[in-house]
Amino acid sequence: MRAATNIYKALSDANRLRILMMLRNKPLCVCEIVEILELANSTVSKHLSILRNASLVMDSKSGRWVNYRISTPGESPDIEIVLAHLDKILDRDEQVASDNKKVREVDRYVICASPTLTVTE
Amino acid sequence: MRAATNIYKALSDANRLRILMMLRNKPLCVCEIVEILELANSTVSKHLSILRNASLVMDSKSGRWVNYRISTPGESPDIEIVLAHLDKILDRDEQVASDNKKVREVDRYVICASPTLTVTE
DNA sequence: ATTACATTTCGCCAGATAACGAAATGAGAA
DNA sequence: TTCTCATTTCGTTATCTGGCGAAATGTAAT
Repeated sequence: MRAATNIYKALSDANRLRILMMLRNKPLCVCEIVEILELANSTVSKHLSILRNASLVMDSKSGRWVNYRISTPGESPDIEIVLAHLDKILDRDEQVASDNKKVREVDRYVICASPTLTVTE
Repeated sequence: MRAATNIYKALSDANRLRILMMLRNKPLCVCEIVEILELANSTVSKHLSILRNASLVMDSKSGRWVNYRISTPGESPDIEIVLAHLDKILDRDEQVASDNKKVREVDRYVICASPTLTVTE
């Protein structure tokens, strides 16, 4: 029962749904999500830990960055049905469309200043 | 987006999940749900209004009683996918099993004292 | 070693939520 | 009408949640 409510609690915040839908495009690091949601990084980090705790997303380190991605069906028994529902319910959501556009445009090498990984310089 | 979070907020409370699973057996009146959840009727009424607000359940009057039931797919575009997920995630939940047992045993004519409808007397 | 910086953790505050009992509502019984 | 009683609404309280900034953490650059 706790596991069930945990998942729905994780899904019951608009910013967390935005994060999930953003991650459907591609993995993102925290600073990219911060840029798009326009929230404090401590707030975004908290949201991500809630999503991770519900096994909806996974994280992996890459230099100083932490990349977040949607869990695979093997990692989360719920992810497929949850994403299917989100796709259906947020099909024509303007906020999601706008976020997706920004995800495509955002460039972590511009937003964040990690020198080591600034391949473009 | 609001509609989406509303549904997940409705699902993010253990007592509301218990109510939904109980209603999968058959429609129930408020006093029957109160009996099984062991909460104040004002609390149960509030939970039911949240579920109704999310279009997950519907109510109809019957004498002094108000019967609640799971919405049909026509009434809620989300109900089928939600129930499928709940069935999966709460498959072996002991609380749900215990509640289902009580739902089968509970008798509104014993719990509530509505004289008009006390057919058994 | 020291600095730089992405991320997380901590402490705090404002608003939301779940619980209760009491009062209000509404429909049938007397 | 007046009473009864299932249900809802109201008012209150304790707890949870989401937000922020500051401090802590960890890793890479200098």
